[in-house]
Amino acid sequence: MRIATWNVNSLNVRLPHVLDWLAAHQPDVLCLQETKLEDAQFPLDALRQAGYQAAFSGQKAYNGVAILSKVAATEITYGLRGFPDEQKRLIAATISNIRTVCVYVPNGQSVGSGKYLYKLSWLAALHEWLKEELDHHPKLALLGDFNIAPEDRDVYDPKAWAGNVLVSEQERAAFRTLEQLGFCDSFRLFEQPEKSYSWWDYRMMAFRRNMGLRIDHILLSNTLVPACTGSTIDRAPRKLERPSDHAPVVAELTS
DNA sequence: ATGGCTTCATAGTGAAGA
Repeated sequence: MRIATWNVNSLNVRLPHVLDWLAAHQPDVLCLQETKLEDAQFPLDALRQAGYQAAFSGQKAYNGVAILSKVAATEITYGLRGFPDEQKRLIAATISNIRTVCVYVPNGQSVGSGKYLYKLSWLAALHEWLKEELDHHPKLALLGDFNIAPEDRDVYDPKAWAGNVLVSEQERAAFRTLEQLGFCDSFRLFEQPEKSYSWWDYRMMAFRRNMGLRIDHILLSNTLVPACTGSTIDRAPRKLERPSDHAPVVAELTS
């Protein structure tokens, strides 16, 4: 079984890239973030023709998450119970016996800002929500754009970024707190090339210079970890015309 | 470089992303 996550930065603009990528890689599950469309605009027909079903939760202009899958998803839930939020940032579904959670963690803008505080409280609410979710679904995969680079090796220039949003100690502590619930970062289960990133700024020719951050992750619950046989970042779509600024992250599971 | 691109909402520029 192949599961993947990709922040597409507008599904309207990126639909051709997504369809090409689905055809080439045939993932069983693809989680999308920043779809930036209302549910009425979701391109269900094109995805169905590509062989995928979809569960989605979107809004105009910002945010928006979706889970594409080859087989039907059940028990679809939206958002964080007990954390009312207009912003569409979480959708969960059970697919082939695996609880699949797709998240778009808030960006945080800058350390100490109101959006930063929102990010930290969103992460705290996610932690509480996951605790309960794990009780019901021990086989759980948490995929998405976390907007956190967990360690300095996930940052192209740790000194320049020190203390910045996406790498600050409070954000990294929140990430570790999630891991302590009983999750592993699938990417780090395996030997990886140095300077592996999943996001590059559109500006400054950042991709060509590999000035990136690894902020998109697939976390697997401990009971799922033994099933994981590989995890990679696919940089190829970042090289296309009009790319998303994020690359897809993939994990392979024995079914 | 509180910038640089890109997208969206808009019909000029401005917000937001990371």
